[in-house]
Amino acid sequence: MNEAEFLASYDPRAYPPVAVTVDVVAFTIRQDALTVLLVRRAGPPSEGMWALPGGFVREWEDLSTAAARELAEETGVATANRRLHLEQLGTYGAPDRDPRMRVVSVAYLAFAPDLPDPVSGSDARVAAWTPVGEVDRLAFDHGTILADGLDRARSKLEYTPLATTFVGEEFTIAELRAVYETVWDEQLHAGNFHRKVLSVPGFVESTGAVTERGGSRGGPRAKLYRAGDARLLHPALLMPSKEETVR
Amino acid sequence: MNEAEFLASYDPRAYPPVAVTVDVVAFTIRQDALTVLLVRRAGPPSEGMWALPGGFVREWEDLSTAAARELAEETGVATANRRLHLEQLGTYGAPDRDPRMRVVSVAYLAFAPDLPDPVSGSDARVAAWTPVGEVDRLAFDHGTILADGLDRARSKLEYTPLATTFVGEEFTIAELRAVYETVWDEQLHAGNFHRKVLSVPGFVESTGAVTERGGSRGGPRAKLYRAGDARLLHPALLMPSKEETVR
DNA sequence: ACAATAGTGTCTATTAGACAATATGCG
DNA sequence: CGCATATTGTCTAATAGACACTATTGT
Repeated sequence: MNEAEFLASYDPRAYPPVAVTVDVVAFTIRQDALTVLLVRRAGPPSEGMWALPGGFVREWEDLSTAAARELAEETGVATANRRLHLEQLGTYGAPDRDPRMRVVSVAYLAFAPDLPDPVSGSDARVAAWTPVGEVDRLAFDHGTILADGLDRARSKLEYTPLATTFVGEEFTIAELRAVYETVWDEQLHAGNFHRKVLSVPGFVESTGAVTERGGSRGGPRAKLYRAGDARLLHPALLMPSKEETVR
Repeated sequence: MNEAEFLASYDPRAYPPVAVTVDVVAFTIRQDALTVLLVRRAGPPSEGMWALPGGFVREWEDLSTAAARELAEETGVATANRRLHLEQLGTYGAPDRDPRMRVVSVAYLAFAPDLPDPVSGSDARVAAWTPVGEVDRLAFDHGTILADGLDRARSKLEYTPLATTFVGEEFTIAELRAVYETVWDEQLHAGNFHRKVLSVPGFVESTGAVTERGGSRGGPRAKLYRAGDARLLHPALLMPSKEETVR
């Protein structure tokens, strides 16, 4: 039997049925809070519970394409949005994680600057941005996925410039610091943070411009920066409270 | 329709057929070379080509269980082996990555101390440890998966104590240094490495014993250590040539 | 004796972080 | 004017890395 004959005689149905889905942990910052996109399940199982947006991977669709599509269906964010970061988070496939059948879910992590309010999906699901601190119980194992995504986001800020994907095209150092403080849930020293960011090659580059006005409560106009070309931060910006988590 | 009725009426066959497999990138160090476990494909597609060990996930099997099983089938390494590290690497699901059907593969990364020579699997596949530098073309997208696994391994040595999973229960600092030099493919300064390893809390702990004999070409007997309880290295051991890879 | 290696000491440049100082602009 | 904020300066402790030195052991 040559390879062509083998493929012709191959029966995909001989294997146990498995469904592959993508779920998206989409983070954005709204009103100084880290928020995640959740949808309320419109049908069984777990009808009415909050869950991560996601769905089945279509027949000729790549995994990352499916994740971008699911996110776009809920938010209207174009896949081509340059400021949208999408990366694979992990795959969850415990045999009993979905009561319907064997479902293996590939989770993706998305970062974006303040996104528009969600639009209702084609299947009339309700979607909402929810501060991560207020998230209660989620359907399936989505609580675990969200926790893993949060861990990933927190550590990615340390050694990659992904914080810039949470702010606009042009931003001030203070806005960037607010991203770190929000995601890490820690106060950072303004002066030291400022100098450190500027000392990392390729993290940010100056636009030459300054903000139109000073802060709402006074202060000088801040210089504006845009994201640089570094893909890794060296040296890294480490979380202050790291020693405790080491063991 | 309540949830029980919904599940009873649910037809898993309504979704496009997808197969889920696991593939394992298993690294060990043999004769001062980083080697990866490869199998020669016994049947189509890509008959005769080298590939990563792997196979279909069974019906009631967890993903990590499947990876451990596939590894055990090729090497005889018991899953319970305390010194075996297994972590999820990523999931590869391009629609055309397997000509038979839609196959989504969850890749796992395994580290272990010098493992025994592979045993022939139940399906009489040939398996062999191959130095990563000598790996030629692999079947499917396994070349990409191997490259990703290598990247992951190299950076994991920086901030986790995983190097200890490549050596025996008790080891010398020089043996640990050899792991770093092999995986990073860089010469490290013996004295500075020594001091730095000992300065990281929880990385290694002394056993109080020393080696039976000095080095084969002379030198004093080295103190023996075992892995400590740290799960993250702080401060990290950074690769010397990092600046170049930043952009 | 000789060479190789383990482990330690020393010095310098860099970095993290605490704290202070200055200048700007809103109310 | 008074206060909050942006930005820069200064100082200290910790760290990375280069280099040197001593002690030990196999050949």
